[in-house]
Amino acid sequence: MRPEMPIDNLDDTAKQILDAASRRFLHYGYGKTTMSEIAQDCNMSTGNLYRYFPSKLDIAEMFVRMLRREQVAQLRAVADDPDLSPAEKLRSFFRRKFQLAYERFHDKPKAYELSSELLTSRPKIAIEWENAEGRVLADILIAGDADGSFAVDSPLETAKILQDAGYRFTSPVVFHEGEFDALAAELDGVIELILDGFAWRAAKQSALEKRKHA
Amino acid sequence: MRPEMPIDNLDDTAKQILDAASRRFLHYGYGKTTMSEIAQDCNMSTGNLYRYFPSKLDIAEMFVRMLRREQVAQLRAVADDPDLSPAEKLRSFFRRKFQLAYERFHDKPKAYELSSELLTSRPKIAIEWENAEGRVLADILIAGDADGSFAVDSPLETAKILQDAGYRFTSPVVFHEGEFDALAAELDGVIELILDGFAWRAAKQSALEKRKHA
DNA sequence: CGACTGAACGGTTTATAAAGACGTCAACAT
DNA sequence: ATGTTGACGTCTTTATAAACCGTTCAGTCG
Repeated sequence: MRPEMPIDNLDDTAKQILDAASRRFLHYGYGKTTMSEIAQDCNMSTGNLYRYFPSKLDIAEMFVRMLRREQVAQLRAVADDPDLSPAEKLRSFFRRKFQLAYERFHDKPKAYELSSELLTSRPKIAIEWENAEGRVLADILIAGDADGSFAVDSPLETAKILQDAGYRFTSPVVFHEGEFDALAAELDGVIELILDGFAWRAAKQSALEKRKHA
Repeated sequence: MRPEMPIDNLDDTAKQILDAASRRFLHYGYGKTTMSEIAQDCNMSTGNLYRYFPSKLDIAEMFVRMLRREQVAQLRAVADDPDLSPAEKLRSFFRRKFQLAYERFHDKPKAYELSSELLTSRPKIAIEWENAEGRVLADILIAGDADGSFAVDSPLETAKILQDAGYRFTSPVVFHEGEFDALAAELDGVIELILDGFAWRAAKQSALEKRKHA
């Protein structure tokens, strides 16, 4: 297996390993599952695991990558939904992202723990994911710019700014109590303010263009 | 000493204890300073410390409260600066807050560690501080509403929303590298967007009032 | 020769015992 | 009566040894 980790050109044996490992990761956590347990589940020796994955952490990375890809796909579905206006897409994007973060933390604590451990060992992956989400967000912004509801100079930079503004609702630090509803309301407040900001910019720009035409 | 912890009606002896403890906390950290060390610094017995503070953690709380009060005072100074427009106050508020968070984390790691330990043991204090900052922020919003540059229905709720939007720049999770400048630029981007949002709301409201007058 | 094994190695976690720290209190001092 | 002490109980932290785990690789099997 090469370090680039192509995500789905997997040997059958590799899939079997990934599957067995995933089950144990989710049930017992990363730290509590051992390579020999994974090997036993697959009826093979520990040494053979290393013919398919360079290390235990790489198995976890592959697994978390799959989870994450599913989440980005959900966000992409929002961005591509033809029934939604750009403003509605922005709202839905962040609500969905918030909900995903909350569920991951609340309903699948082991999956959350797994992500954390992976990201402390391999911080670059977090950036990679942020960028992937940023590209989806940028596409929403581009759509909004095209139909005149937003005015966006640099979609990628603006996307980063929006990600910053929504950071609190994706970071799990806050999920201590049953604060879901209160937080969701605050998230809506942030989004409305941002949408008003875009509205202002769009109005300014259209005024400028009118002047040009005159 | 009563549990309410009045913040500055301190006995001379209590001040001496607080001072000695603070020095050790800052230099060695909370965990590595012992009650008997503090007592020795004050030429007294450990038992006597408990006549002035109910516990070691309460000494730390008092100390961190002082640090924090100083920070809130700095933010209050921004809000009260007569030379700044409301929009400039908002910018300065968040820039100052960001800078304070960064300095605390970067230049005084032990003070940061102390805050963390205190807040995990006494989470309510974090809320108390958020509210204190929120009141300062609300005053800026009220000033902006008064002079027509913002339009703010509920200053305290809106302040909470702004605090959420700025969360990333106050949370120390992000300060890993020399990202200060990049983050500061992103913070400016968030603030500009928010200010545009307020501008839009102010414009809408003033249009509404013109219609009423007509 | 390619697929696989499992014992062996170095580093880390766990289990257990010793040491230490927080907080109390009966006694002392002034 | 007020202010202080310092040894003591209980719980936590540290130190040390044993067990374990991730990883490697010489060697087996087909």
